[in-house]
Formats: sequence, structure tokens, C-alpha cells
Amino acid sequence: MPRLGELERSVMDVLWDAPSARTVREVLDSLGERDLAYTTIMTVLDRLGTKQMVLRERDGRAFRYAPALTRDAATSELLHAALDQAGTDRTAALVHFARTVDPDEAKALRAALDEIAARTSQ
Amino acid sequence: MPRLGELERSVMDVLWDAPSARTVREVLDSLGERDLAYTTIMTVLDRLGTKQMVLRERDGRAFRYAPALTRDAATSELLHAALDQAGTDRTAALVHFARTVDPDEAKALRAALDEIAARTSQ
DNA sequence: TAGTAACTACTACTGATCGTAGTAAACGGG
DNA sequence: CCCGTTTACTACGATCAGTAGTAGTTACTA
Repeated sequence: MPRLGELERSVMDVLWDAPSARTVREVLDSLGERDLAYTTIMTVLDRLGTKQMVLRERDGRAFRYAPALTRDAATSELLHAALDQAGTDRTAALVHFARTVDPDEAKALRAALDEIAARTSQ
Repeated sequence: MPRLGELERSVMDVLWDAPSARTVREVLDSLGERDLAYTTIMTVLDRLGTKQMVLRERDGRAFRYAPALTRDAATSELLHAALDQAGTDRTAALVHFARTVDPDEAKALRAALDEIAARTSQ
């Protein structure tokens, strides 16, 4: 929901790709190419916490950080937010979107919608 | 596709709701509740021009501003941008989205996808 | 024809956000 | 008891968006 910066996004990607909660140091190591300071990652994780994008749990003397929602859920929320800017004509925007998605993705989307329709009608 | 601020969005809404290109003054008048300075709207329209969100054409001594794309197209671009942040699993994000859209919108979306499918297969 | 009103171009200030990091304090192992 | 690791707090520069002022140009009007 809140807008993420570039580094914030990279950090979220690390967390999403990790099998379990990560420490600051682990995130830092995962971003090895970008030679950043330890405290930079701390700050970013702290801000992500403020934005409710990550959860923090104590592990010994350190903290471990985990995504507050899955990547799919986060993307889905972004999609909803995008749709909310459509104003009145949400369906028109969706139709436009449907016309412009990748065919494979359109297929997946249709399958998902079919499944939902089946579930709710039954 | 660049991020718009609140006032920028309001101005785009005015342009989208207008039947034809508007002048600064007309936009200003449409935002009557917010008692803004004429030059504020000028600045905003100028920035929207830089962001390629509006086009500008001369009309006498003034300029007229028009949206560079329709509202539906803009929303659709936003949706695509949201989807691009999904990383690898775009379809998973779409599935999540499908599960969480409003039923009516899901129906509209499905209809649009059906139409596309029919068109491309034929 | 000279003043006034409208319009544009340019500049500016402020607050928020983000990238980036330093410093200080706490804590735990040798 | 000291050192390294970690956290808490603070900070600074850049960019962006909201907001607007000033100066200059142009055109109509009295």
C-alpha cells in the first residue's frame, strides 16, 4: 500500500525470496553487490516495519524480519490500488487491462476467475 | 506511468471528465472548492506535461491541455506497472487478484477475457 | 495610445519521502 | 573486563509535490 523506494523494494525481494525470516546481516549479505552499510539496512527495515510491510521478531540478541504479506498479496494490493484510481469506470479499466495482458497471463487469469465463479455459484 | 500527487490527480480527473481540452483557467474553475492560485495550476499542468500525462496546444494567446491518454489506458498502465513488480510469479499475483476483486468486476473482467479469447482464436 | 487584465515563463519555498550512514549505547562471549 | 555485534537515535542530501510569487508579454479597451 505505501509506496516503496528502490532499496526498500530490493530488501523486500530478499525477504520474499528467503525461506524464513532474515536478520539485518543476512539481508545485507544478500545485497552484496551494493556495498551498503549495516545501518542502512537497519533503517530500511525499520521503515518497512513502520509501513507494515515487515514483521520483526526477536531471535537472541538480534531481530529477524519477515514479510508481513506474501509477494502475491502485495502485488494484488497494488493492483487493487491501481484500480481504485480508475474512479467510476473500474470495469472499463479492467476491460482495457484484459485487452493488454500477455495471452498466457490472460489464460491464467481466466482460469482463476472461472474457478472463483464455480466456487461461488455452488 | 510516473507517480502522480494528489493535486496532479485531481487535475487529471478534471481533464478526463472534460469533453475537450481545457485551459488553465477552466481547470482552476473546476477545482473551485480548493481555492488555488492560477499559477499553481499552471505549474501542475506543466509538470504533468513533463511527465507526458498531458498534451498542450496553443489556442489564441492561451494554451489548452488535454490528457495524453484516456483514463482507462492510464489505469491499465498502472495495473501493468503493479504487475511488473510481481517479479517472476506474475500469474500467481493475478490469481490472487482474481480471488479478491469485486464479483461484478470479476464478471466484467471475465467477459472481456472471453471476448479476447474468442477474437484471437478465430 | 496608454493602461489594465490575462496569460506564460521562471523561480522559490516547504514538507515528505528515501538513500545513505554515523554515533552512541547495550549486551554477550572469551 | 574488553571487543565485536547489534540496536536506537539522529542526520544529511536529493527528489518530488503542493503552493505560489514575480516578471514579462500580449491584447483589448477606454
